[in-house]
Amino acid sequence: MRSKGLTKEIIIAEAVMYIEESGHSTISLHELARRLEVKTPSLYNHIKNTKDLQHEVFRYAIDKFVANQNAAIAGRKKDDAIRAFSEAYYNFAMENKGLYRLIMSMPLDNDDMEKEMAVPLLETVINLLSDYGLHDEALAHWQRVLRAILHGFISQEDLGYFYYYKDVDSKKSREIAIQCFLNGLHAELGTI
Amino acid sequence: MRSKGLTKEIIIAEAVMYIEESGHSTISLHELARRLEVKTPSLYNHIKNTKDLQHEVFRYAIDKFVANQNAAIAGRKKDDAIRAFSEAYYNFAMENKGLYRLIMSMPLDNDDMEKEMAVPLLETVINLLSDYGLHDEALAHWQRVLRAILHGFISQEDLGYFYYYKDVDSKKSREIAIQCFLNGLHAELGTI
DNA sequence: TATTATAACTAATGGTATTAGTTTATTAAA
DNA sequence: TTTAATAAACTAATACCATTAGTTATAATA
Repeated sequence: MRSKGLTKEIIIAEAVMYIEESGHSTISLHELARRLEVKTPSLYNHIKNTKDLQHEVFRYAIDKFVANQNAAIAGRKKDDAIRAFSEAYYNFAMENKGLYRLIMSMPLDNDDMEKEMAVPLLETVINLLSDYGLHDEALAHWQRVLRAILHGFISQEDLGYFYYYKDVDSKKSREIAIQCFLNGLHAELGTI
Repeated sequence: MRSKGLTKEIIIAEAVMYIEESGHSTISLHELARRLEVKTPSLYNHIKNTKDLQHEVFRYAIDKFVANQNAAIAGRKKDDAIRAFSEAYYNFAMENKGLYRLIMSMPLDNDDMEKEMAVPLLETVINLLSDYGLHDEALAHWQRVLRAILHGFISQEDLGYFYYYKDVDSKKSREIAIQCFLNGLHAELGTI
């Protein structure tokens, strides 16, 4: 019973499709096999294990996220770029919950390959801040601050921690945070 | 074969012990039963299901976190209190990874009881900012900003996103972020 | 044409949550 | 004191989940 024409690419594409549609960050091999109309163990002819599959979807998610960010900041500089970036970042996370959750649930501890894959995601912010002519250490700090704010907001909202003042506009909260960040960054520049 | 003296409290205590020791945010009923020297289904005489157990551990985690925060800000006001709070928040998350991860992986969407349980966690920050005499809407915004920064930093560091500039002190990054927040807050007060 | 590699399969193991039904000791009632 | 009810353990079973071992059929190659 050879060859229904299954390939690693088809498996990844189906997993991505499920994750994008459902908002879940994972898919079981059982469910994946069902959709592809094969038996679960057949998938192992193409992938090593679930971790392997997760890596492939992670790669896809990073690519899509980075492309989205680059499009958002094209032709922009400094504060304008940061504001556009922040908005794009938030919108991507909300419109691609599964992919964003996957990215933010991948611990890069052990695996050097995972770290490699995540680099472009860090570079977008570093690139963004390099317009300001900060020295290396300041760049490292402020890049962390921006990432923390952006992810922190999404994480809290996603978890449901914004229900408490649910009538208060969450977009305005984010704008306040970004303005706060920009003011801090400008103050930092004044000290150089 | 009645009564090895198992109670809901003992089960919760064992789950908490495992979560605190391992750093994982969950424990399987299988593992829990093994530790308590009973068979897995026996646990159902005391708990409803895993969600029920998770709620109980969540309640414990919130209590411990809030108590830690209150101790940290006792006798402090304004900026001093915010700095002490931020440091305590970070230290708690690092020293209680399992409990912190549990708190930050509990989606409060559907369940009103979960929302209730999480309220004290929001109130600590609101309480902290109430020293400044902000009006309600500003309080709601700035409370979100502080939460986002605090959690965002921990989340990014925990995930491994700080390896990129691993020689740059992460404590200094956090201090910059908090100073940035305080400056923003003071600027807000200037506009009232 | 015979061989080999591959891509599917079945069967099995072990971990996970959960439910149904059984046993038994203790507690409460008769 | 005997009896009945209850509660806390149990076994057995179902249903997912990942993974491995071993089987089979077919397509490509020697």
